[in-house]
Amino acid sequence: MPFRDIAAKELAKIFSVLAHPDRVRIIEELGAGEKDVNSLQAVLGVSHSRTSQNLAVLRTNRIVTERRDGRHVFYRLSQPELAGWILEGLRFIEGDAQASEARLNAFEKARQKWGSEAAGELLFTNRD
Amino acid sequence: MPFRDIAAKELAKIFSVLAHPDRVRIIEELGAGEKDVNSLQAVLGVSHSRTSQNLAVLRTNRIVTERRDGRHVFYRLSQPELAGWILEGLRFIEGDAQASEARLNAFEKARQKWGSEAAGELLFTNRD
DNA sequence: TTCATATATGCATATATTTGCATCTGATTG
DNA sequence: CAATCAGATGCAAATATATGCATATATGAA
Repeated sequence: MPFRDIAAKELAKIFSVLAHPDRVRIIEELGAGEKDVNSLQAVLGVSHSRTSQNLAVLRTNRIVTERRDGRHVFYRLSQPELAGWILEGLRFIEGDAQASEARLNAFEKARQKWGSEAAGELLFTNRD
Repeated sequence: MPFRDIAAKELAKIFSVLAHPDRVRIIEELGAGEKDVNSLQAVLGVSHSRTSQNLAVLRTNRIVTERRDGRHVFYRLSQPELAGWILEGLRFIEGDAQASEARLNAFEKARQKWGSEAAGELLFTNRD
């Protein structure tokens, strides 16, 4: 298989791992620092099983790393810049001329809360 | 729906559009400039129907834009920086310590052919 | 009509979501 | 110090839904 196809396949694979709202949220949350499964579940507002299973997908693909402490398992991003990269992706949605006002508003807020507009700033900093 | 969820959902949507090897390849090809369907099909080495269907996905999600000229339809990236952003994503695969040697080789070559390692360089430049 | 491209249909495969159960760990009690 | 209990997490089976792909058919320009 030509190298281009290998690389394209791998990239597509990564994208498919990221192609789930829960997993995007998880990565964004972990961009602010490690969290245990329960906290993540609470923030996402979904079932613990769903949280756990999406974490498993991220874990299997080495997007996150786990650390056990007592009965809690803490997750963190294997590569913290990943969160920043994802955040940058927002601009490709915003660039869409037909993006609705509500959507644009959401992005604006998300950028403010999740991270910074500065290109060089790669980590999410604020909470709310 | 909280703004975070909206943004996460939209991001996940984009990722799912990108989560297909053919579509990644198409975006990479278009990163070098516009191309008509036939050329794309030839480069990808897949059926015309498959090419057309994947272009439809990209078109529907406004990743690409079409221009008709006679009986040929030329596609180009709506937002050329998208190709660069995708290329940047390669490093998250490479960061994976367990990436196989073959894979790493493919990425190395891909980077050389498709674009540059420099962070600021956002477009694919070379052909081969 | 022919060439270039798009779309529709149907089937196979993959992915997501829920429900229920298993396991591990730390705390409590007898 | 067991024996037991509850919390935290993972995993599996069942079902629903989505996606990919080939084949066939349609549009539209030359």
